[in-house]
Amino acid sequence: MAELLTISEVAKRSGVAASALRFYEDRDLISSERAGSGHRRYPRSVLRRIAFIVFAQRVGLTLTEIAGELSKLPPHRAPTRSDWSRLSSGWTSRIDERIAELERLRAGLTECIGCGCLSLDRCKLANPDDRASRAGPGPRYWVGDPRPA
Amino acid sequence: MAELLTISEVAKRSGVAASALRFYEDRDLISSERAGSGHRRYPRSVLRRIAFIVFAQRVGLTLTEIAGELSKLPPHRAPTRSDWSRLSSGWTSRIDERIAELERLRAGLTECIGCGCLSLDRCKLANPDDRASRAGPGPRYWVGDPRPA
DNA sequence: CTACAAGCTCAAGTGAGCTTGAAGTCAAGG
DNA sequence: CCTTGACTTCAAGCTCACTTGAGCTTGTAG
Repeated sequence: MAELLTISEVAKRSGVAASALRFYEDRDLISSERAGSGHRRYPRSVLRRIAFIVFAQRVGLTLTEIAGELSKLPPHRAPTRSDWSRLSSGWTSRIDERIAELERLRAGLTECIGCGCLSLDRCKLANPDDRASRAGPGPRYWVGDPRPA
Repeated sequence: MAELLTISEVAKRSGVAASALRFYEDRDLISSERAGSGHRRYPRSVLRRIAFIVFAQRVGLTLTEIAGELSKLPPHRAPTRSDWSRLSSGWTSRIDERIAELERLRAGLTECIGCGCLSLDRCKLANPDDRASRAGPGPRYWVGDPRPA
C-alpha cells in the first residue's frame, strides 16, 4: 500500500469528491504535498482529517468554524486522540440542543398542529415578539433560539 | 383589531421579514389580496400558514417541498386541524431519523473521536465505499444516509 | 401642501458549499 | 509518436433562501 495517496484515491476512500478536496485545500481545511509533476500527494492521515470535517459538518458546523477548530491542532506533530477529542468536546451540547429542538418540533406535531393551536402568537412552540436572531439558515423564531427580553 | 393585515404587521407578528414574505408569495407559499393601492393585505389566517412554513423549515424541508405540502390543502375553504395534521404526519419519521443520526454522532464523539478510531474506512460511523447520496447540503457519507450495496 | 414612512416591482447581490468547463501538463501504453 | 487518462489552475456556474438597491407610488401626520 502506497505511502502517499493521489487525489482520486483520497476521493474514493473518503467519499468526498476531488473537486471538494481541492476546495477544502483552498479553504485551508486540508493540505497536500506535491509530486514533481505538481500533482497532489496526501499522507494517509488526511483521511482522518477529512473524517473529522465530514463529522463536524453533520453536527452542523460551517466550514469556517471547522477551519477554526482544525487550526487549533498542533502544527508540527501528528494529532493524538486527545487532540481530536478536545476539538469536539464542545459539540455535545450543540447536538443536545438540536435534538431538544427536534423533540419539541415532534411534540408540536401532535400537540400543536394536531390540536389546531399552531399559531405564531399563542403556540408554545412559537416566540411571538422576537426579532430575528439568525443562528442559521431560515427563520429562527421557534423556541430553542435565544429570546431577547 | 383590523380584519386585514399589512405586510409589516405580518412581518412583525410572524418574525419573518417583509422581503421574505414577498419571496414566499413569489414561490406560491402564501398569497395576498391587494388593496386599491396595490399594497398587500393579508387575512389573519396567513399567520398560521407562515407558522407552518417556519415549522417545516426547522424540521428540514426545503421551500419547494413545503410548497408541495401546502398545495395539498383544500383550495377554497379554511384548513381544519386535521388538514394541517395530515400534512405533517409524515414528518415524525423524518425527525426521528435526524435525531437518531445526531445521537450516533454524539456517541461517536466519545466512542470514535475519543477513542482515536475516527477513520473513514474503519469507524462504524463512516461508510467506506459509498458514492454521494446527496440528501442535503454537505457530504453525506455518515451512517444514516442509505448505503448503496 | 409638504414630508416622510411604507409599499410596490424587478434585477442583482449574498454566502455557503461545491461543481463544471476550458485550457494546459505529464506519464504510461500501444 | 500519438493517444488516453489523471492531474493541474482559474474562472464561472449552480442551488437555496433570502436581502438589497434602484426607481417609483401611496398613505398619513402636521
